[in-house]
Amino acid sequence: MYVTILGDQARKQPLAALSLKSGGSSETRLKAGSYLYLEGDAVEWVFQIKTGVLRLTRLLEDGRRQVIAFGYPGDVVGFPSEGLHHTDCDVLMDACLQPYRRAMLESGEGDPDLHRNLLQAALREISAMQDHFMMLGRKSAVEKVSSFICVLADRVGTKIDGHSGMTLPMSRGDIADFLGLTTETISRTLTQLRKSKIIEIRNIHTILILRPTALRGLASRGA
Amino acid sequence: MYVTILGDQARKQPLAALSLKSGGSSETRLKAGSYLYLEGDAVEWVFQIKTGVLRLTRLLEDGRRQVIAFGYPGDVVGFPSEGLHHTDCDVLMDACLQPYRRAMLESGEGDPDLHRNLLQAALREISAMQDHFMMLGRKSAVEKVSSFICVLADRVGTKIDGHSGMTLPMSRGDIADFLGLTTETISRTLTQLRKSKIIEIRNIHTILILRPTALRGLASRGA
DNA sequence: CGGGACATTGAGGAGAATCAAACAGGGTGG
DNA sequence: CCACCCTGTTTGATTCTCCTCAATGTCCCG
Repeated sequence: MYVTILGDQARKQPLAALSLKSGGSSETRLKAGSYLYLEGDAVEWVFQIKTGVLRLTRLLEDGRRQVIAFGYPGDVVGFPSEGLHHTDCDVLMDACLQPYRRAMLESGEGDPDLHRNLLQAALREISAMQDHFMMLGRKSAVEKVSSFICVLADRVGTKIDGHSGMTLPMSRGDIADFLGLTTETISRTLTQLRKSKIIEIRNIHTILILRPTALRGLASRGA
Repeated sequence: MYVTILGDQARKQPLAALSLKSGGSSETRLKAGSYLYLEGDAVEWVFQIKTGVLRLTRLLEDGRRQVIAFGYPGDVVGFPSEGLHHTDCDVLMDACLQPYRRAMLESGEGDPDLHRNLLQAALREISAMQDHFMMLGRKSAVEKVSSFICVLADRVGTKIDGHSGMTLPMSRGDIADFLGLTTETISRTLTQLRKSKIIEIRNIHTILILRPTALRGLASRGA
């Protein structure tokens, strides 16, 4: 999942289409805290997330970290480049994954539909990443955090007490490393949104959107 | 072209492999300043760059701009998402492109080799973009600019007076919008590198690397 | 109940943005 | 051929956003 501009319908549809040929059999279940793969691993499978949340990260030698993406149901993770994984991937919330052999993506022999669907997922990934460039390169802290909440609400939001709300399985540090900020800035920005009565922080991992329009304004136009 | 960490051999190889089935016939020639496609256009072709330099950009309503990538020989541009282009693409240096029907990427009927090569190009794109996230989200101005010069030298550098050098077909503003900085910061950083005798700015569009090791140090470890 | 990890808050500082002014340098027209 | 202009670049002064460092607070789990 990337923080794209609002109204990204594309990413909502893949699950149904892709799950066609899953066969229902060999799904993978993973506990929170476990790793799916590490940078440098040879790619044998790509996975579509059925339930749960994953985290894709890249590390610099000096410890700086970038969260590349959060993986939510419908997302496909594990695309190879030169046959290798280029991120680490671990589990934030217990997950159920549908594995597909790497060959299904790369050649698709035997199942053209599945092949096409995996390819489309890769192409959507490119487009979503392009949007995220704008986020990282050109948006302020308020815009980043507001966008993040909006997108999360659109993708996995539920109604809570009449408001759109969501649970955040990731830490403030994860959000910071995803948006190119620091833990403290995430915290301060959330506090600021809370004090403006735009959001409610029910508990550390639960956020409600009280004023959606105001939040969307901040997401695209800033403070 | 993205600013990846050094030693990204992957992106150097595609030209030869991909050009296999070009047929030598229908190449596209474009003058500097012309547009290849705009955001929202339907995708009919994807292009591999044979010569020249392209610029891929995305715009925000308020005018903020992000340069998504610079397209150099070997790169493939125009990957569709939901059948549409999601960036603008124009020409910085007169270019010669090899067009491939979108269907060659998406289904590949009739030419499995070409299909696979285009797909691999898309997968390399994903990996390169992931690296660029680190750049945008976590690196300082000096690191960004130094990395940019290093990568450019690796990909399109030539020997000039015994030093590795290159010409920059893009403006300072383009570089700024690519790295998530401002024109002024690019200029200041280049001046700083020049005064440290790490680079020489022969003219506005020509840079020589005087101390490659120092530059690489700045690229990965900062000032 | 106590400990540890994570989150919040605060004070101060650094880095890059912004605003503004001088400076090329290439192209055009006189 | 030269003066001029326009655009893009460099440089300077100042501001502001976000980071850093530090302290306090909170929640979860044993």
